[in-house]
Amino acid sequence: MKYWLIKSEPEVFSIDDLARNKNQTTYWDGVRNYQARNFIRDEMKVGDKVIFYHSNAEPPAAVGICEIVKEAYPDFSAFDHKNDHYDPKSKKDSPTWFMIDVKFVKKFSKHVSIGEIKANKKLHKMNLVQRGNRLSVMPVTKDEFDEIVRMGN
DNA sequence: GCCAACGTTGGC
DNA sequence: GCCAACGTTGGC
Repeated sequence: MKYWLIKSEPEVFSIDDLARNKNQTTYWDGVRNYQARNFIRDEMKVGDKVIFYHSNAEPPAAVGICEIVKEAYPDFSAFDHKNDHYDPKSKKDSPTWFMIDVKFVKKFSKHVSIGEIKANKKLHKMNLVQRGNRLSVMPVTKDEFDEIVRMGN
């Protein structure tokens, strides 16, 4: 089993939105970065655990856990020219972009802010706190995952 | 709202 | 294939 972190702006889609969704599940559309796409397409498996992170929040923070319930399939938002994430390069017979489905698991009782993550030596290597990192989907180690869960409880 | 750090685009 | 210009992300 692998561990991941995904970012979402709470103004756009928060963990509460996920918890309220039908079956507490959503498709994770709109990823338009090749490195993130490769993680989604090639490595994310059903049952993998995922930290849900609020970016552009006050403060930005890890806020809970979800899990992957459906593996990669074509991101249909890329085919819809009315969609903000429309990408004419992605064709239905050879899609460029993929998405997975994630299901709500739990909210942390306490948000784990980026400041706390940066202050924790065990988390220094995380992609999230590396300079200039902008990946919206990134792997985390089991130790990092467990540490953030511990901080959130 | 600013802007650093990226990734992408497109002219050459 | 280089690289300047541009657009985006996301912390602050």
